[in-house]
Amino acid sequence: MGIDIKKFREEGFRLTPQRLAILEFLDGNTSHPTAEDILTEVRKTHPTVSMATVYNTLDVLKRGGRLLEITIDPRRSHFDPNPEPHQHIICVTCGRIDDLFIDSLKGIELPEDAASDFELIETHVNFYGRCRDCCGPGG
Amino acid sequence: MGIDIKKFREEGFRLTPQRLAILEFLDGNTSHPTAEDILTEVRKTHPTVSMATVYNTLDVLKRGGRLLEITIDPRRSHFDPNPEPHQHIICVTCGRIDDLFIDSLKGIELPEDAASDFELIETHVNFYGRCRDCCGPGG
DNA sequence: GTCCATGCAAACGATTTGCAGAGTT
DNA sequence: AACTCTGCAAATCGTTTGCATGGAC
Repeated sequence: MGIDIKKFREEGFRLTPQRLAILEFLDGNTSHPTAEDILTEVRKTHPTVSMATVYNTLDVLKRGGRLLEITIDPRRSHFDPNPEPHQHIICVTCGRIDDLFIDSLKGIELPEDAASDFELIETHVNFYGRCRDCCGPGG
Repeated sequence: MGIDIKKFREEGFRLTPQRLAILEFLDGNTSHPTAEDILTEVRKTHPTVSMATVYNTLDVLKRGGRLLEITIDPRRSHFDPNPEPHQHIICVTCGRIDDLFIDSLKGIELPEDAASDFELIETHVNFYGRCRDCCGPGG
């Protein structure tokens, strides 16, 4: 996403140290953190940051289209700062989420009859399964 | 899914009137109900059914592979008794979820490098956007 | 008769909200 | 100085759990 301070202000939002820390943590991050992951990390440098601030900032980023809330896990939301269309591969055992960039899915679109009645915003493709570490005798 | 009483028993589960009512409601249902939707409906004929029983039964069906928990909505789970691979189209405004059956996505698979390290269980494709009813001046 | 399922209420955990004070602009 | 953002605590809501009773087998 790039720590786009200008855009942040243009949208009418204030840039606070807490928000900057959250933006820096998310910038280029491909670990698909939860809100709590973000809080834990940001507290290392800003110990008093609250969960409310994390959610507030995530909401601002979501509205600006620079952050995707991925609903892959029924218990909690994960967040993805990569705005490029891509796919996710999820291990149902360990919860790990990785990115995929499958060329043949770039052209994925709705059938005509559905498309005419629908204003498409985004398309998510999720592969659920077990990763190598979780397939063996221990998984 | 078919109200498969035999299979239910074979799996070691008891068939109670409450479970039967839930099975009947889900059979052939394409409305992608939430747990609460199911409770509300089932209570019309079995007023004392509890949420615990709904979740218990959903869990049994999930384990039997006859029910899919779809994580499309960050607030709550929706359930889909259709075991056939298919796609979902979701209106982010009204929350409506419809089924799609796109032939070209039947062959969708992981790239070789990812596939070799991963035991694929299922693939979900979700189209998010706004349906016709929600696109107009009012939506 | 055994053992699992039910229903209630309490527990839990992620997310949201209300509000007084602090900080950005 | 105006007005938003922060941090705390309480509220909310979906889901899970503990347990005594009831019911399927």
